[in-house]
Amino acid sequence: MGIRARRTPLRTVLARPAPEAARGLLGCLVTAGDVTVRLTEVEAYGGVGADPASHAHRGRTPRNGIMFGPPGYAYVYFVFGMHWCLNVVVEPAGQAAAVLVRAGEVVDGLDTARLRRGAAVPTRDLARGPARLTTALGIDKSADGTSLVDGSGPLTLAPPTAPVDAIASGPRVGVVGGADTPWRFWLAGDPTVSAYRPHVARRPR
DNA sequence: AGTAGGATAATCT
DNA sequence: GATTATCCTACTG
Repeated sequence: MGIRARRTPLRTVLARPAPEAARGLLGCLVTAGDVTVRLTEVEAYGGVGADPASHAHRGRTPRNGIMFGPPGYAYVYFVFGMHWCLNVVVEPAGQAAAVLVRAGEVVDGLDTARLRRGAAVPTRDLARGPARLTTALGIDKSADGTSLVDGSGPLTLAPPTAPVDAIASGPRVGVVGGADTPWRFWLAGDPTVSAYRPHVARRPR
């Protein structure tokens, strides 16, 4: 037997339609400094006018501009006044699509990840959630717009080191529009996949 | 175990 | 001024 390497180059996978690119990202490794995370949960987001849940749905803005460029770049945004989320830009340049990285397993740099997340945090929870993952990796605004595939930025994306088994899918977390689109993908049975929480509308105060 | 509410600020209308 | 691709704490059972 032996490990079968991915036959398709990563860049080719990322250029595919968002849901396919999302599947291809599962099992991939993201490295920042001495911390490496194996991706176990992602969500696909489509382009202008195609996906009401996407930041690009209403067109280009200063924030989402990177989504309109070539695949393999990081789209990092700040949400809820305190959290950073990491996306990988996918589909060819001109098509504004991205894949939100929602969770992963810390496979290297456990000590650093625990320092950032807190000593009391269980190992499986270190990167179990979009903002938890960016915290574990030390990702913030400085990673926005950098390449994950050419070695020029703080982040590095690498293909899976082992075959990826069963992939499950379902509705995305925390979105209002497009709530019925099953564009959330995760490794079936993996303990580091985040708990699904349906969106709850909050009333004005 | 499950859920409700608050924190907190960039972004866009 | 409203909204938000979340997380943590506190509370109920």
